[in-house]
Amino acid sequence: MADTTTKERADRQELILDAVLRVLGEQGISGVSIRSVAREAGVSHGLVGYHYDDKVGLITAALRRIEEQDVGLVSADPDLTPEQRLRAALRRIAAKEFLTTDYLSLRLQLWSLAQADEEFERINTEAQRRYRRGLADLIRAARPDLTRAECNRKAATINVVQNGLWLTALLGLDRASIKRSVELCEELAFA
Amino acid sequence: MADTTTKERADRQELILDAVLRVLGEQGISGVSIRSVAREAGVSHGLVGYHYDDKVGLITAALRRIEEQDVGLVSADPDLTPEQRLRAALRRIAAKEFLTTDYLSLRLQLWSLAQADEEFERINTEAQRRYRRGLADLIRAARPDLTRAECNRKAATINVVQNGLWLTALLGLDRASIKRSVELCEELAFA
DNA sequence: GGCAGGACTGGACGGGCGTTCAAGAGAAAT
DNA sequence: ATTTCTCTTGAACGCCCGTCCAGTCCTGCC
Repeated sequence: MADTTTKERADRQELILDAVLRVLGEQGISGVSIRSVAREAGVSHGLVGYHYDDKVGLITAALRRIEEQDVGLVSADPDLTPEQRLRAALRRIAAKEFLTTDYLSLRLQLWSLAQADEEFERINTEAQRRYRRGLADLIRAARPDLTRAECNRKAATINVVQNGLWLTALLGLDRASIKRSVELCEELAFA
Repeated sequence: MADTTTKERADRQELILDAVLRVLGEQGISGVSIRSVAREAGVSHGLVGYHYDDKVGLITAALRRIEEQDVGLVSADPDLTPEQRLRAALRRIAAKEFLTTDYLSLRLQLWSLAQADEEFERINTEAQRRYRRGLADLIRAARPDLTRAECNRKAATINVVQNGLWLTALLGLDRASIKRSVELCEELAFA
């Protein structure tokens, strides 16, 4: 029992943030309350108030947590050529782990949240900007013949299709259409 | 004052539904309560309960109301040729009245809502299906050389780009990128 | 052992919520 | 004039919420 306490001690905050994202994805923001999160995480509601200033602080912390995951989407595998890296990044957004309802639903809730609160909007806009920048860099490396402005334009257009892919996937897009959309992204990048 | 009462009497329900959509777009679902809607509409909260069974019934009614608007998006102007009709429909989604933050934010909240509640999901899925069907019909009329299956495929892909266009516009997409995305839709339809 | 301090609990408080309902206002029918 | 009906109000109920805080547990340090 002693090691359980020790192990869980440090993980209590992680447990809470996990619970926030889980409840957010499943029930939307109106299902997220300090008390419901505490119940989901299996801790007292007082502890949530102890670790995070208030409700906004709690959600902000959860947002920053999922943000880290996003950066990985355009991270490059050093073993690949620039072209392979770009293709891998373009295909990664249609990978199994991201096309789950859980993940997409959470994403949608984050976008939705950003519209209702300025602090959340700031976080979201910055994450989006960072992703677009990473994508443009990948294109630039794979297509040295293009100017930076052209790469930025391509990245913006591809980002539109990708966002549409995620959103529409959530609304029930079939696998074949998803595959076609990914191919469209590759065409946009390489043609 | 007598006519005011008479006029407003019949419009009281409209007033309430307008208020729901306004609050939903501005503050998200967590800002929508029977009482906040009543305040926004300038009526007593008891009246909202009188006209609508409960909170879910109220939001459902508001959803059905905005749904009517959507059907108009693929409605055809009889004076145009099939090709012109299709182009008009494709360009309409980037029209000023739809690219406002208010409208897009509301749209996003509807999508978000659909993830959190089954009844809302049903309404949303049907609306989406109806739109895709209308788009496929427009393509079929403009491109008689294509099979119905090909038209459906094209409609699905275009729908992805359009959804992405709306979503990304909300997150701060520049006008030039929007124009490029609309052009992409036209290319997809006609090439 | 004693103690300081961080982690954690659960009760208490005031407030907003959804829902219900008795009461009233006004128009139409009798 | 009285009745009947629909529309409308605001008070009342119990519930869950966010926040605060006194108290408890555990660990590391002297």
